This record gives sequence, C-alpha cells and structure tokens, in this order.
Amino acid sequence: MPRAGLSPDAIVDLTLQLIDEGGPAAVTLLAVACRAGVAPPSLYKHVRNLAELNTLVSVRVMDELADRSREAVLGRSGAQALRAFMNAWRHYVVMHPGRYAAMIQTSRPELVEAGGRLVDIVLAVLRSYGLEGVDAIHATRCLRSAVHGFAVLETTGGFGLPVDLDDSYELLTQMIISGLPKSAQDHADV
Amino acid sequence: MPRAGLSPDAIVDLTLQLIDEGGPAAVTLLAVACRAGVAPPSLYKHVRNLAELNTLVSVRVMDELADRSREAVLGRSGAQALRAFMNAWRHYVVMHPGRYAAMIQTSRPELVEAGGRLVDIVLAVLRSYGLEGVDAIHATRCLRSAVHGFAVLETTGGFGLPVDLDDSYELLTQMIISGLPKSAQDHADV
DNA sequence: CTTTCTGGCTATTCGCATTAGCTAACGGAG
DNA sequence: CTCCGTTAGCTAATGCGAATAGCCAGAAAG
Repeated sequence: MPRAGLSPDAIVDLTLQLIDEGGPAAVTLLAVACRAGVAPPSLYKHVRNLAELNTLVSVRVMDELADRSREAVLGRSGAQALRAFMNAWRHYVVMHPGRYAAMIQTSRPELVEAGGRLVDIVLAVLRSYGLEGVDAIHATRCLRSAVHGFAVLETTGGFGLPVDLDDSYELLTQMIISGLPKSAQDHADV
Repeated sequence: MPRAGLSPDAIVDLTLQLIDEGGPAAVTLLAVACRAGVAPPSLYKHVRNLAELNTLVSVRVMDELADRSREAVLGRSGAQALRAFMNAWRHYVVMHPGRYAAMIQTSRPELVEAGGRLVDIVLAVLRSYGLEGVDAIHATRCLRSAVHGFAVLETTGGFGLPVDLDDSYELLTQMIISGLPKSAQDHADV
C-alpha cells in the first residue's frame, strides 16, 4: 500500500476538477477517490464526511472569488471600483459556473467567516464611496443581492429569452450605482 | 388493499407539507409514501421518479408565488405596483422559506413555462411604467435578480449581521425604482 | 532496531431510489 | 348482475452511494 500523499487541500483540488467537468452533481466520494487513486473509505482519514468536503469546497471557492474581486478593485475607488467588482464577479461566474453553484450552501460557521472576507471587500469599496456604518451594511446587502441573484439566475438557466445578457448586467450595474445614497455620489464618474 | 385516492396533485400536496416542516431535504419517497399511507413503490404509479416530483413541486410553488404577486399588483401601477410586487415576493419567501428553496432548480421545460407566467407579471407592471420591448426585458432581469438574490441570501443565512433586514429590503426597493430609465418615472410616486 | 502512529485496504451496513412482477379493487359492457 | 380489462396498490429484490469497523503495512520517532 504505497501512500498517496493526500491531504484535505489535495482532496478539495480533485473535487474542484470534478465540479469543473460535471458540475456539483458529479461530486461523489467514489469519483473523488478514483481521482486520488484510492479506495473511497480512505478519504475519511482526511475529511470527516461528504458534508465537510462540501464546506471546504465552498470556502475555497469563496476565497478564490474574493481574490479575484480584491484584485479587480485594487487601485480603484468609487463607481470605478464598483463596476470592476461587479464585472469581476460575473466574469468568475461565467467562467466557473459549477464552482459558483458549489459555493452556495446553507451557512455553517466556516462559510460565514469566508463570506465575511467577501463582504469586507464590498465594504471597502463602499467606504471609498463615502458609505459607512449601518448604511454601508444595507448597501452591501443590496449589492450582493443584485450580483448574486443575477449569477444564480444566469447559471440555473433562469434567463431564457434571446436578449443580450451583458446589456442586462450593464443596466443592473447602472441601477446599483445610481441607486446608492445621493450623498455618496461625489466620486461617481460612471 | 383499499385504494388511497392518490394523484400527482395530491402527492405534491403531501410533499409540500414535508417541505414546510423539514425543508427540501426532508423530501424522501419513503416520507411521502408514509404521509400517503402507502408503500414507496406505489408512488411510481403517479409520478415517474423523484426528479419529476421535484419539478412538479417547483412548478406548484412558482404558480403559488405568481398568484400572490398578481394579487398584490392588482389595481396598482407604476412605482406602487413595483413596491407591492417586491413586498409580496419577500413576504412569501419569509412565510415559506422551504417552499422557496424547493422552487429553485436548474431549468426544465415545465419550469421555463411556469417561470414565464411569473415574468409576465413583472412585464405587465413595467408596461404600466412605460417600459416595453427589450428595455422591459433588461429591467425585468434586474428586478428578478435583486429580488431573488435577496431571497436566496436571506433564506440561506447569507445575511449574518444584526441589522434590520426590512430596512435593507426597503433600500433595495428604492434602488430598483429609482434605477429604472428616467423616461419611465412619470408614474412614480414613491 | 523497535515501537508507534498514520494512512491505506477490505468487508460490511444502512438508507434511499428504482424495477419487476403479482394481485385486488374499481368501472364499464354485455 | 356479472365479467373483464385497466389501474393502483403490494412484496421482493437490485443497485448505488455514504459511512463504519477493524486489519495491516510502511513511515517516523526514539
């Protein structure tokens, strides 16, 4: 029995491969074990159960998305930053629909933490917009709702009509930006 | 073997009970069969398989939501109608989180049809707003994204912070209304 | 070199969806 | 009213996937 050099991280890597190829439904301990060149029960030495694996995957994806978003926002502020953030988000969703779908789970503590990192980015952007405190929370929720809602609908096939999706997203971006409290629009150069 | 008087509709009814009590995860053919006072295989006489049952449930919920929305919008127009629509939606989600979660599925033909009935309501509201054609499609998508995104985040525990959710939703409503094309704001009495 | 710990394996169990094949109840035609 | 076909239920059995138990070899630590 040669060792396979597994680890929770390595298992998540393999799981992401499966997700990219066959969507979240393709995630099976048997499938993961095959990838790892190992029998299914061996995975339990590294991961408590399937639920935990799903959580780990979700956290990984959130962090990946957070990285892309942070990167996109870097060096920008105000409306520019907001646009960049929203574009980065959708770009990720379109490029990795399976991962995005796998990210969505009912929140466990670890997910809340990873989600917090994502929220912090938005809060930073909104601060550059002049929003802070409770107002910033409300604005963040609106922004997340819009962006996430669009992403979910797009990936689940909720948008059936043959009308350009980029244009729709552009309108959504405009609506969010122009909908932020008037006092915050100083930096806006849409 | 006395007959149980089952039918696809009756099975959906029982499934909805299960969902209300234990969320979508509680839906099991065994559980449904118990409710019906019947052995699991008997269900296959009325429903092709679990996937079909899920689709039927989804359609039922969409129609229910459409009814509530239609009702809420009745006799109103413009911003009034829009507010009423958004409030009805969230009210449904808060009252029936399980059903709403069960409604979300990757789109099959039947779902597209039921979803269309929902979209038509929004389009009608937007028409009273002066929006038609492609513009109305884009606006509908934005509205759905916002509303659905908020609903999903709320029901999956995505909003962790102790800040009032009603206020956030109110802001979202404002943002949507004020974000619609200027030419369409004639009727707006926010 | 020996002891210990770790990661892998096989065998097994359990839950759930699904299929096969049997039988009894209902409902219409003679 | 009776006969017969269709329908709706049943029991039994299969298969897949998650999960547990308990064994064993090879790495690591002394």
